[in-house]
Amino acid sequence: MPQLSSGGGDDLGANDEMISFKDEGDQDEKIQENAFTERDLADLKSSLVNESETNQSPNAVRRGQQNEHRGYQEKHREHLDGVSKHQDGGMYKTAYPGYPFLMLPDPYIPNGSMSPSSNKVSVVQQSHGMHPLTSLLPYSNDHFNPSPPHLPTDMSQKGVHRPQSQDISGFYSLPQGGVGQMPPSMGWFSHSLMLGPGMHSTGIPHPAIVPPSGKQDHHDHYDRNVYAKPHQEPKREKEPKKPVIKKPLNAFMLYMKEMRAKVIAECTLKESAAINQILGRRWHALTREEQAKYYELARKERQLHMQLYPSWSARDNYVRPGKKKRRKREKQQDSTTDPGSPKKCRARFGLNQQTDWCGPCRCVSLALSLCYPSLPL
DNA sequence: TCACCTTTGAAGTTT
DNA sequence: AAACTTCAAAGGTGA
Repeated sequence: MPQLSSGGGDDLGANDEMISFKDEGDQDEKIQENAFTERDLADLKSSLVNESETNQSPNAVRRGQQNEHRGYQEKHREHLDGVSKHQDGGMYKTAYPGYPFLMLPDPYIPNGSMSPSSNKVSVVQQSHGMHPLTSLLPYSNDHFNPSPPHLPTDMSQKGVHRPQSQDISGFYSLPQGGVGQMPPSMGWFSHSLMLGPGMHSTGIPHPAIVPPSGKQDHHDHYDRNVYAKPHQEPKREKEPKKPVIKKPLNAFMLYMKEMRAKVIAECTLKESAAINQILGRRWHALTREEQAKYYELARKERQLHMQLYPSWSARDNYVRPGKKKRRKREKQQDSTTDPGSPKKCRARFGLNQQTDWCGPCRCVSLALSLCYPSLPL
């Protein structure tokens, strides 16, 4: 990505194009230097949205799918056909041949859930001539067979073993219990009895489905602590809760997933807050074409998500509005007197959220300053 | 164990 | 309709 090295030793890259940081010195001048303006970007987003709505109205799709009680196989096949047609002549035909399966990462099959470690591994591996979103597709291209093996076309062939090209247990810790105990060779086949917390009702695993424990980061603990000791969780077995279907990722989230490892490798940062600040700046530094890739991918993510879970709504994962706000407000009440956290530290030193150059506490700015010493403190 | 941090964008809710 | 709020990912940190 050419924008990553803007020259002059400024390895921040996006530092010159911090569009959102309007309070920083010569920002106006820098904005003018940008290849695209916010207005352009807004137009782009608008056009992408319009295209999406023109092609397939989400509401119409949802309604249509809710009304039509077709089998998933048929729907998914149609979707794949549609995507394939859509991609004809488009950049994804060449750049992202396997995209339609973006939300169907087969490595999730062994344990039926998404593990952050899987992402970590895949991201690190992305440098071998794979397409830019390999990090989002933590599985081999073999998994993008034109006749997707995860479609239960051969459901009747129970016991048919798929050659295991690699020992995926090395990449994805196989839990000792539940579906995780199934041999990797059985991973492709979604027998109804194998359905686990990360499995769609159709038998198709989906990273959007997570155990009811909540957030993904907590899900990691769930994997390690709960799955590792299944016999110690009788309550969970007695009361199996409905798996949580997560929101589809937006363009920026997709970008972050892909680029996080790069940033970590470049500056040895691990704090996500700091990484995300950098990624946010780099996101603004992308050209409209580069961003368009992610907007398009995000659009397809949403479409696929809609097809997989037609009755799902973002409201399903929505905490009652105001609840969190009140929690935050309560926490902020003592933020000006009690030092210790980045927020409190910012309050003490009068720093704003964007610049956040704060040294006295171990906040993200400290990590940033270590990584980019050329930036002002 | 879990909320927080931090980012952008989508989608939901409130005004 | 506009403004506001929540949630997606990530992993270290602190309560």
